[in-house]
Amino acid sequence: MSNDILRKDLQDSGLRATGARLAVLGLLREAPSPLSHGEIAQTLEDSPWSRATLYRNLIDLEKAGLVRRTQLGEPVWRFEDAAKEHGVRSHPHFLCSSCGKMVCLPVIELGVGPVKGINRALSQGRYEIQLRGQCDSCSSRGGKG
Amino acid sequence: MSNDILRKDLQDSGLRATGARLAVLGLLREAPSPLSHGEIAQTLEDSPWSRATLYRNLIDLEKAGLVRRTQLGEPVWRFEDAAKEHGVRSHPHFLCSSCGKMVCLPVIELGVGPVKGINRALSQGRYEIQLRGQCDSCSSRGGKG
DNA sequence: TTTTATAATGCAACAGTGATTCAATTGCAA
DNA sequence: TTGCAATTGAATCACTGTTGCATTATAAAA
Repeated sequence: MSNDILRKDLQDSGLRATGARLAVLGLLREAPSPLSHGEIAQTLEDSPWSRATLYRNLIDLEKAGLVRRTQLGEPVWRFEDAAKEHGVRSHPHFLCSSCGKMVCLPVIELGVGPVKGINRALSQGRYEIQLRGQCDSCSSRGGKG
Repeated sequence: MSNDILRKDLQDSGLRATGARLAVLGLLREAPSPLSHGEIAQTLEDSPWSRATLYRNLIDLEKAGLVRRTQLGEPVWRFEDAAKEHGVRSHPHFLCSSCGKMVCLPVIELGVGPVKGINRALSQGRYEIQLRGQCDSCSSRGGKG
């Protein structure tokens, strides 16, 4: 990705084309999958930019529409009675991204074919399924979906 | 749930039956879905036990096999180029619970029937699908699956 | 090229969750 | 009842995310 293209895209979006932004946007454009702030900071650890700057640049890029930001799940551990028929792995859960409410779902058979690097988990069914979105009451009250 | 049963189950598992453990285990046995440490601490905020004690009790209960512990997601935000064909919602991801590696999966049609409270998201397809388990290299190196 | 307004940066600090250390206290078995 | 190991609270640290403020750099105007 040419620096000139990155620079133009930044300026077209109303952002100044600073070194940190060129680096961060260039990195995300070359990445095969979404990156976390920590991974980006580690990749650029020899660069002159602080973690705070990289973090703010990611937020700036998101506000400018150049980057998408998602949290895959929720950042806390959950505990449940081990005797419950209803192990976390035994059926999928829907998690509301707004209020954190958790809803149990009926069992779903996925049938995902082989995928390089995770065939063991897939073939043995050793994984949890989680759906994430807004529950009805949160989407009624508005807010981003 | 009788306190005597809780007490016996704790002691059978090799744990002392302290007030905090009776309260935490009783709470989890009555809960309809998994609870987070924060939710438990909030429910018991008028109790004499500190957050650290409740937290350690949850870990103790898990080690004793009385409780199951899962993190439904990951504690970081991820960013990706907005221009990527490949929005986080456009296809499912597999997330390794050990090393954090993310793998993109082929599109899956779920066909979940109506579920009370989340019908809007389900019918409109407004949700992300995430699978969570151990990738092949992590399960080769051992460790809990 | 120089100037200038202001956007961007680094440093420092705070919040929330998770985790641990250590001295004081408690449970419970002898 | 006693004694010791298990448990507890307070404090503290790590990590991610976030913000305030003084300084610096960008990009446009002169």
